[in-house]
Amino acid sequence: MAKEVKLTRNQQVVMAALTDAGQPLSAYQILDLEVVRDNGLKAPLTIYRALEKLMALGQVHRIESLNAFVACDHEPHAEPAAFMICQDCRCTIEFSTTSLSRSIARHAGQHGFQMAGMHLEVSGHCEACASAH
Amino acid sequence: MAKEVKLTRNQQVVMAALTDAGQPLSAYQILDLEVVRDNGLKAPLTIYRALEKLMALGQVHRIESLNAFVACDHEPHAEPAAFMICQDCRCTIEFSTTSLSRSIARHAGQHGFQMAGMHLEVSGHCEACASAH
DNA sequence: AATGAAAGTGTTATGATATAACGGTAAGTT
DNA sequence: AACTTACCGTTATATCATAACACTTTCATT
Ligand SMILES: [Zn+2]
Ligand SMILES: [Zn+2]
Ligand SMILES: [Zn+2]
Ligand SMILES: [Zn+2]
Repeated sequence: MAKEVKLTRNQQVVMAALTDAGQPLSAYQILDLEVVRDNGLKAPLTIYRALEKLMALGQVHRIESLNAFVACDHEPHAEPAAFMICQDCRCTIEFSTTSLSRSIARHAGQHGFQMAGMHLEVSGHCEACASAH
Repeated sequence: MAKEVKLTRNQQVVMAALTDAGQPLSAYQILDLEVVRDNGLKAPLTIYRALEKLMALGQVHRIESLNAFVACDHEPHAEPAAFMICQDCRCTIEFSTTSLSRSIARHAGQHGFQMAGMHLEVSGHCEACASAH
């Protein structure tokens, strides 16, 4: 959100769908939403192209371990995002990695590796699911 | 390696293929190897079943961002593995996360999240590729 | 306003990754 | 032997993602 770049209609539709869902959706799950189909998006590629742009803008992140996409719930961030993913309810919590990514970059440097980006996905149980046994 | 569980023939073949490759391979890349086909493995599911077992044993890890699998090059580890992945030559470096995963678990706990595991994949440039401009 | 470059789109087809369902086999336990 | 568990082969199918092509929209420059 909050980035002032004019999105095309397709991009707006996909962005709205993800924001509205409040959880990760696969490209095909997005495609199957009524609100998406009713707006004329009916081919996978249409969805993927919108997602590609939205990810480039940082408004959407890809969750590798789910092959899914989620709306960013932070302001545009320079630091890479990271996620906690509940194995029970599939909810995700985005958290930022200001100090963490610095420490990882340093660690990588010790192996002669020049860090450009990272994906961190923590799996486990969210507060609600953990307390429900 | 180094874990004394008796592997089946299929599992041995897949494990050997990955160890020999020394880099991540997709299930279908494994399937296409002569040494694999010559041993009678000829269906994707055969590969996936062997991989599933090898991952459960911790002898193989999945690289989410590549949809690929790689032989573990550490002794069996309790801490989750993490990887640096070169964007140029696709080589991977496994590193362990003893202190890091503790710090991440603590961070997760502050969000009420109970960490069970994690995937950390750092992208960038390995020493060889970085020095070659 | 005309021109031209860059980005976006629709459509069709295809490629790449992963699992379901079934019945059968091998090996260990009692 | 009877039972259990893991494993296997085969076929079909589900799921995720991109290639190729022709066309349109957008917008800065002239
Ligand atoms: Zn974000
Ligand atoms: Zn949950
Ligand atoms: Zn390992
Ligand atoms: Zn490299």
